[in-house]
Amino acid sequence: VKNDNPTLRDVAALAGVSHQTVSRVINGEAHVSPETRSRVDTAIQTLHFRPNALARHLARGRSNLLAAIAPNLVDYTFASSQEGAEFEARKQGYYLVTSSAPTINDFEALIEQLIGHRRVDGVIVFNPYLDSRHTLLPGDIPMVFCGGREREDIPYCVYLDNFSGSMTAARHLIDLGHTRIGEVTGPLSEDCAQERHRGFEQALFMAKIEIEPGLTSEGDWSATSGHKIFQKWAEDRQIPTAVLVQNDRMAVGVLRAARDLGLKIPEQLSVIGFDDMPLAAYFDPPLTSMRQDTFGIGCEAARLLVRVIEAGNLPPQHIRFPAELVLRASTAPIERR
Amino acid sequence: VKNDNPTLRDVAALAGVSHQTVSRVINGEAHVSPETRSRVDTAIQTLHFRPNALARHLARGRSNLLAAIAPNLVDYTFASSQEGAEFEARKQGYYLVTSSAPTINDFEALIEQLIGHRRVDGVIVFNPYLDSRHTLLPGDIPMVFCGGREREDIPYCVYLDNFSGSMTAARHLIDLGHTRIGEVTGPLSEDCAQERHRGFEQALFMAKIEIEPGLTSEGDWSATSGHKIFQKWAEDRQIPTAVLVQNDRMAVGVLRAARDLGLKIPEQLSVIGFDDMPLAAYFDPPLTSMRQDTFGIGCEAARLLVRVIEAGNLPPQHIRFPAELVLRASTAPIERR
DNA sequence: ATGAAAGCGCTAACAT
DNA sequence: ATGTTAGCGCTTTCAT
Repeated sequence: VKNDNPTLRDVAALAGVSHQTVSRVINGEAHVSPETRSRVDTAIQTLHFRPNALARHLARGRSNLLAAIAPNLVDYTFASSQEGAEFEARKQGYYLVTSSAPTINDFEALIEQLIGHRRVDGVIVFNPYLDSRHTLLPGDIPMVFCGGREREDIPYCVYLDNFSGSMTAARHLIDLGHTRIGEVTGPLSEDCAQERHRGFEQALFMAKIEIEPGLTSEGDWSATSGHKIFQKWAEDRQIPTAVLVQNDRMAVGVLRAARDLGLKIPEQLSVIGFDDMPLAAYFDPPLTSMRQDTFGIGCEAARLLVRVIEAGNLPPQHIRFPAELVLRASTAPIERR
Repeated sequence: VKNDNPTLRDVAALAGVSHQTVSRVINGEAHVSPETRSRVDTAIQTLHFRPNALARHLARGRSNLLAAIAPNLVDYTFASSQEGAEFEARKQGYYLVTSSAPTINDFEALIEQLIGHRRVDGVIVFNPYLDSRHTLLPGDIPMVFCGGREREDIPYCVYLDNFSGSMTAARHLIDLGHTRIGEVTGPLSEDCAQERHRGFEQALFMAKIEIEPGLTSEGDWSATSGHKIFQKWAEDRQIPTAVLVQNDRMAVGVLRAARDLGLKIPEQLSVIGFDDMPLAAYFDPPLTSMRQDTFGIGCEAARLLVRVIEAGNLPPQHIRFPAELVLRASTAPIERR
């Protein structure tokens, strides 16, 4: 008894044609007569035949699998980019293998497994860090890099324009009349934090506002770190009238620390975050923030990767995404005293 | 010129053995003499040989790929479960294909692609909904179900004990002296919301507290829905002294609505959420909630799935995870007036 | 302990 | 328009 899944040859036998003709039919190739085609189609239906992807992949030398490697899956920005990448990949007939690689060692092991063994046709690398882990990739494997700035050294990348985004954020505070402006950065070992910092500097420089030493501090993206930094500023009796915080989680920490100190927001302190995470509107007060289209970034990355894979020789592409100011209640014009 | 990746045969030629022997070596089989083994190993090193996963998969009839299908990737609970599943899968030599399927149609299409075409060896299905999409799976494909309650009809499942968790939450409010207790549920078309509701009812029943009609309302998990529901209660002049909210996002909405109405929390209103999402401690006030080990659930699901795949005939397994009360400042004893 | 032969289920190249 | 013949790079079975 044949209990297994039907193969091309079973279909061919039933339809009374060669297995090659069946192959032509399932691949929608020309040069098959309508009658033959329909006979084959019928056979496919009756046998519930579905081509075995593994065999197809081996024969074609391609797996139709993409990998998306990010430090983790739970940060909203990564999750949403991966969702975008998966969405687009599937549209194009590919599937997405998720791969969390917090450390560079994990990354290396993953690359070895996914690419060394030819499991995937290409990779999307989300690398917020400054390390150049992408250089661990064999040069000939299709790769799209998602980072925090333009990378001249990488042929294909999709990135958020953190520099301009941060300038916009800083300028918003400046436009509100603030001149004592603090900054809570992410780890400066990350591109994204550096870029946002550069944008901040640039905006203040252009407005001829001095950066107050002691009012730029480095956090770790966690709410707790934002909280601690603001407390420290208060202890040092250095309280700005506005703060640009490089992500919303830390901004929430700042909000809380400020309120614990009895500061009224936004009357006595304006706070602007970054990322516009889903609950930004639900903090107290609702958080002004910089929105980024993380889902779109993921989509573009996947679309580009598929083009790289299928085109063979695509000219370099650098796709930039802007960040957009979302006004809420945590920022306001400075009060005259 | 041979520019391609080396194959088993290249290694064999270099080592002066048959390709079969090389196969034995890379698979760590016995019956290979130490000298031969080391000769082969050397050849592997010099050629940088890595077995082609596709070929291996075809020959073995297995892909070493698992699929994790969830409604989406961005909800923290799903993301973190997937991260757990991926972590465990990789430990076991498998890779994880992520697959978002918000609707049952997406789900069906995905199943057809992933399973019909033998792309994956098994699937983890996260189904919070009441629909029985898992029945769309061919019966013989290894499947682990992650849901909101024990499922007698499914051989392998991992679930959060929402019923008991919700009872615990309700009892916490009761223990604080509350008797007018409201409830904001998720969509009752979801298992998880139903179970949490049952737990709520049960706790109140056991404490001989009547459920006030009009104080149990159905939201959609969004902060906005929690906000609206509480406003509605206020308009109807029906304000409880405590609310059990079935997830933290809606709880945040309730918090905000209550504060907008001038209610002091927790003095005038106790609020308990569910899920203990990362920022729960950073709301105002910090949110008391029920923690669940979503990462662990994902791990267990993957581990179980691999066992199902490899054991061939595993007896049914139902793995239960408890929810745990995390006390913060949004709940307090009722005030005497 | 090692090798030869066959085959996994498909696609590709060539013939007719 | 269709069929024939070879692979893709492994594993498996069976000899030796």
